[in-house]
Amino acid sequence: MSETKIQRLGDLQLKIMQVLWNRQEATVTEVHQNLEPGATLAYTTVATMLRKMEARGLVSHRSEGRSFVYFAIVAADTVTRGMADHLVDRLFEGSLTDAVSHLLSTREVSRDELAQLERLIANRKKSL
Amino acid sequence: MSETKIQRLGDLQLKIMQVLWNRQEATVTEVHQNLEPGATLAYTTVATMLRKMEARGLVSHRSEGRSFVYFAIVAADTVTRGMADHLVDRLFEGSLTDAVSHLLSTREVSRDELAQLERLIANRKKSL
DNA sequence: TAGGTATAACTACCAAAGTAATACTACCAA
DNA sequence: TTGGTAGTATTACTTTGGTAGTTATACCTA
Repeated sequence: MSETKIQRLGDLQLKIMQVLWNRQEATVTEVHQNLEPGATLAYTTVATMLRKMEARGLVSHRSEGRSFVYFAIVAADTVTRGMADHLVDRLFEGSLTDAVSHLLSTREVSRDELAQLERLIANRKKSL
Repeated sequence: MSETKIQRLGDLQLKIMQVLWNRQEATVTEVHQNLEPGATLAYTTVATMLRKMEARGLVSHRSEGRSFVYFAIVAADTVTRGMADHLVDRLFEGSLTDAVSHLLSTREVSRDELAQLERLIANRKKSL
């Protein structure tokens, strides 16, 4: 019931969430190192972000020795869905078909992907 | 070539763009009145926003008498695509099928919509 | 010609996201 | 027992989006 609808997450916050979703939990150092190793973010940036995210109710932590071990407290699905829905609502007035149509027409799509999509739809049809 | 990639627009900005895309051009008053008539935004809020959007290169204006007539200078498609792509990239690592799959599994979909989607895909297949 | 009204210009806030330096603290090792 | 190090805590600054009051201006009308 207490569905926290998250419709927007900044790029960094989302990336951090993704790290946490992948490994269940992680120290600041671990998150920092896992954030696309190419990027040069200061350690404190990540720490601050995690703090802010905790304040916002996205993550939480427990202490282990003198370190904090962070973990996500909102599910990947909840966030993904919230953001996707938000976009579909904003751009396509909630129309799923419009959204998919747009994606199909502006993106490269391989024969394989199309086949996969067909299967998806067939499946969905069955469960109706 | 000078494809301005717009991957993020706030809610208000997007709504304003949508008004402009719809009516080609509009004065501040017109935009203000067309922004979902229910909402009570101050006239100056809209004016300020348009100003900021002009600075950002999203819209422009010409003078007509003592009024400004604003018009979009980025196409709806460009924005829509930029935002959709951005989201697909962020949430689904660029995978179109993952994105569609997610949409299909978390949203209500009617038989009708599924049929429509099938048609879309069939069409796309032909043009491959 | 004086005053109201419409409009634009300017200024000012707030919140969220991002970024990071600096300061504090506690622990381990030499 | 002291100093480096790995952590957290604090503070701060920037940008962007959103919101709007206040001021200046110019035009139209009585």
